[in-house]
Amino acid sequence: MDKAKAPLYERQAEIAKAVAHPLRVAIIDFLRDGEKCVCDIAEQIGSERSNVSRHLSVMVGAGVLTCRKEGLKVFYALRTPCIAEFLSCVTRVVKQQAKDNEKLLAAL
Amino acid sequence: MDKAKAPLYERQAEIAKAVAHPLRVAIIDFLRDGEKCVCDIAEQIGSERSNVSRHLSVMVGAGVLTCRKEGLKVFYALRTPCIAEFLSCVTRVVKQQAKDNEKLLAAL
DNA sequence: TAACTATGTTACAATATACTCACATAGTTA
DNA sequence: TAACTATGTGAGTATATTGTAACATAGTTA
Repeated sequence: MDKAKAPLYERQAEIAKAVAHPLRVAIIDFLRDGEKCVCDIAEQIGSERSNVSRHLSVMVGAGVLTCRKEGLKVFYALRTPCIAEFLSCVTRVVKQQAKDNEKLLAAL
Repeated sequence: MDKAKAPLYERQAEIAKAVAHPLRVAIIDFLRDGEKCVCDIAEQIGSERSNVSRHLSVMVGAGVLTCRKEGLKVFYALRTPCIAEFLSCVTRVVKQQAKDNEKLLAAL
């Protein structure tokens, strides 16, 4: 492997990993329209707050989200619009797969 | 969580997970310029063939890669250009982070 | 057929991840 | 200060993932 690129690959994998969980994808999708506090996110996602909190901190650690404290609440937001864009790319892959499956079915 | 979207989130997470490993990112990057056989991939990546083989089958399973047998060799390729595009999005996130870090340093 | 090559698979140990529950902390309000 | 709210953290269990080494398979060639 290209030694120079190794750190980049590590970093890319880290970011992909931070997104690679259904709850986290749901959270990112929910954050598309702006920052939200943990309690709102937990309610939307329908999971334990402590669990959501941990998923959030993983994503902050990977640099996918940012957080901001205000009074009792902590608001989380997408760090850059690229994150949402990146999910759109994944969606396109899913669509492509669905299309391929249709073709396969049609050929039966 | 929006029940209707749950399967989509699962699927998206599955794809992200299939990419969420340094070796796999490296493989995808290597496949940008066309299909390659396992031995070439293993050599490029610098890892055991059996290990590479498993990473490849994970990605095929997730629908990220396709494979084609020809004689003794098996050639793997990106299933859609979206995959590479998706990695480009991740790269953009990494760049954004680097930029933010620079700003932080400059402010010290 | 026998030896060879490229690939895939199995079993195992090591490690990492997810979830829950209970508790800790920080800020708010009465 | 006491009770309350939103959030984070630690311990423990359950599960998943990784890498390696040994073995199995499929196709090739002598």
